[in-house]
Amino acid sequence: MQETIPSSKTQILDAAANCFMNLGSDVASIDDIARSIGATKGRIYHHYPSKGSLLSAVRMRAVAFTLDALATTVGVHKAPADKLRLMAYTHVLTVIKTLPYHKVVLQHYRENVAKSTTEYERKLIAEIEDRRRTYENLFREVIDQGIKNGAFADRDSSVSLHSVLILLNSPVFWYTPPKTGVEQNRQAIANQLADMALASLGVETI
Amino acid sequence: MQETIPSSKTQILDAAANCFMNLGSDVASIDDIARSIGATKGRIYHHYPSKGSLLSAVRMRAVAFTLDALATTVGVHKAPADKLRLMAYTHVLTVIKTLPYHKVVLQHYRENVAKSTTEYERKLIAEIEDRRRTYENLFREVIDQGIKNGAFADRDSSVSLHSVLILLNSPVFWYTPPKTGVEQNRQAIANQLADMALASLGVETI
Amino acid sequence: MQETIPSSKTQILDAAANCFMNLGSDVASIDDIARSIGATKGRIYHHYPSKGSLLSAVRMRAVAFTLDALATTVGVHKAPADKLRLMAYTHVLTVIKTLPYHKVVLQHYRENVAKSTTEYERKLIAEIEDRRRTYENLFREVIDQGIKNGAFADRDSSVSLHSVLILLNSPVFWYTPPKTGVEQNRQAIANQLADMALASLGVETI
Amino acid sequence: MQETIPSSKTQILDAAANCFMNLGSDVASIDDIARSIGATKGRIYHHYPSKGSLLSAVRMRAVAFTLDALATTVGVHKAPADKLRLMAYTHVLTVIKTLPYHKVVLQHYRENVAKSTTEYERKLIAEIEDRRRTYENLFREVIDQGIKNGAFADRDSSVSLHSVLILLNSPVFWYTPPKTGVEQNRQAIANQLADMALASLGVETI
DNA sequence: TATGAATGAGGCTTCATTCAT
DNA sequence: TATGAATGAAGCCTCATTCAT
Repeated sequence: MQETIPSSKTQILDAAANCFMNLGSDVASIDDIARSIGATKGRIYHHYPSKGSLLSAVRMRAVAFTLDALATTVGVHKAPADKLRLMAYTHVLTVIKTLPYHKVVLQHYRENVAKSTTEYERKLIAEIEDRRRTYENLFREVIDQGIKNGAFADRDSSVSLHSVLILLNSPVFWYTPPKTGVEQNRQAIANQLADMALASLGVETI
Repeated sequence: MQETIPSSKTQILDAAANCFMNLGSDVASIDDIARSIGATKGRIYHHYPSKGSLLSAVRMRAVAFTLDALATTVGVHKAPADKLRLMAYTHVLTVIKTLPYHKVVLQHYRENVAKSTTEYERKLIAEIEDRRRTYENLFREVIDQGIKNGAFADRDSSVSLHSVLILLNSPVFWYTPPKTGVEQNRQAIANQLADMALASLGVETI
Repeated sequence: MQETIPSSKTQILDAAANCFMNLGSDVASIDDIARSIGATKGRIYHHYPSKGSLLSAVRMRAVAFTLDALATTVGVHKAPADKLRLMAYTHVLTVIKTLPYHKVVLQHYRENVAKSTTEYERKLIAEIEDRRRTYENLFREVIDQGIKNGAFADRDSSVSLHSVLILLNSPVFWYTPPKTGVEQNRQAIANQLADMALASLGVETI
Repeated sequence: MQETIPSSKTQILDAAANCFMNLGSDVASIDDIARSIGATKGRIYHHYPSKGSLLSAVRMRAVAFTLDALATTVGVHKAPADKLRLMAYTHVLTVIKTLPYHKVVLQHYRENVAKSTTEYERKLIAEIEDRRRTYENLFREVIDQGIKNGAFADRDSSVSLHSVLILLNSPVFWYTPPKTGVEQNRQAIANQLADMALASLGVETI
């Protein structure tokens, strides 16, 4: 879907994202994932050394999707409200397009008081966390600037940031694709959420 | 916390909520829960017939907390914006006060394509879903009314509803209690989120 | 059924026999038995110190039923064929009347390579075995005598004995009571099996 | 014993039959079975998805043994008495040769009011029951024919059938192999039981 | 006598992982 | 690359039994 010619790794990744999404990453077994693409466990273990690394790959790809999407907006010079609106719109659109990946990510907001992990996997997780923070900071900057600016309401900036991000990720919790007009529907939702996000920060819409 | 003298069942429920919150309901084992209150597995199974039923009890109690909290506001006659603000504030405050329960709930937005469930557990889940919907409808009514009213922006009402609810539940993802001034902090957050929720619906905040 | 005023012990015994019969003595739990008479485990433990002792009581009662029934025929002086016929008829009738008990007994033909047993329970089992052997010997005597006698076919006496006993117990495997005419049906079966038993030993019937 | 080179599955099956026979299928644990062939539980679960399915496989094989053995006699045209004698002899011989399997079968005459069974296992059980009935019908036909014929005594045919079958299965309850002359002993028993079975039906034994 | 709470041992089952092929 | 067999650890659950009331 995202790759024109899905490589074996991408096929596995997509399958994993779907299984993790549907069953939860703890419940979905390697066998479930393998079965969903008509393969056996062995094939998966040839590409990913462990279930944890596969999960990390899914989460990493989720961040990559959004980071890539925002790349074009990063250098743009605009007023905070305009810039944030563009970022918000882009973010929502990306999330909806690659929903399974982001659903998996949202399962993992809990502090991973992981029961046991290898050194290698802790490194993967640290990298994900690092990129996630990088991404978050793109929003933090523009929001902080807008608050300082007077463009946004003078509220606690941390709460503002997190609330906006949750709002923009919320399709993860309730989005279901319509029978027809998928693309149009996505854009409508992205627009509405971008509007609501800006409004929640005190920007007068319309 | 909620019970002055926690009964055995409530003690187990609190422990379960905490373990499920920290480790995820799939990873946390009955032994983890038992150990956290110095009990044996047997004691837990004496009160709850299965892990699934324990999880359901936690989720049900979460809904009960919010439903009880809103009970006082149900009859109130106010303009949609005022009424929603009261509801929003109350909701956030309740969620923060009983955070572990709501963290568990939010883990379960995934459609429970559960691997296998007994008839009995499906019934429990249906009851939870029923009460959750009842609760959701309290918000739906006032939001729909406000949109019709012109008090709220004329946007897709379903998206508006779900977005507001996610916003009001967002502390689940990021709240950590401060060292001091806990109560004051809670109220500040509840106020800010209520403000943001109303603003996101297009209500001019003063 | 057997007791005009079922004492508490007898009520438990009957319930146990039924549960053991239906579920198997290993699968039926004390709770199952208690529940089937609307009681709790405690009541059963007041009358029987362990599940094993309860099972033994059921098996012992089964032997007692048949032993009591044959008591009247013990002293009788008749030709082997006639005596055996009377014994056979009486045995079958008794078995059908107290079927659950005998079904339980037949579950335990396997050498009880019991996984673990207390001294006390081994004693109970020894007593049962003792009385069972006593009962078996009543048949052995008359069959041996008949073989020596020429009344019965000159075949291996041990095989003859065991085969006849299995034959006479066979209702345990297939008997189901008719809608009407229960008593008459029982007698018909007892007669037919007695006939077949004698015939199998070479006695010309009719 | 039956397979010259026992496959992994057959080895497990034989081990299961022995354990189920000795301890009872409810008491014998998967660990018991695994241990008896120096394997791990995992190995068994790799080949059989559950204990129930393993038990079903044992029972199914038991029926297969007897069904295969009688295959040669099925087309034979003989008078009922002669045909039944051949069938009886063959049956007894087969049962003694594959005793553990048949001991397991005879433990399960109880209506499996099993506590809980999966759809899959109910299907297995239905198949077993189906083949068992097929086998039983081979005997039913010849017995019915003999009764109609006048070759066998004019008694209730259902009772006659079941009694004969129990008689022919009776070694399951009492057979123990002799120190020497095993094969000869088997044949002697098969002959005696065949004789007794025919006699029990009213056939004059020479 | 009887109950309800609690224990602890043991059984079934799942599953990530490894390995020989 | 991929498969199928096998392992071992861990989790859920049952149940005989004990005990305080």
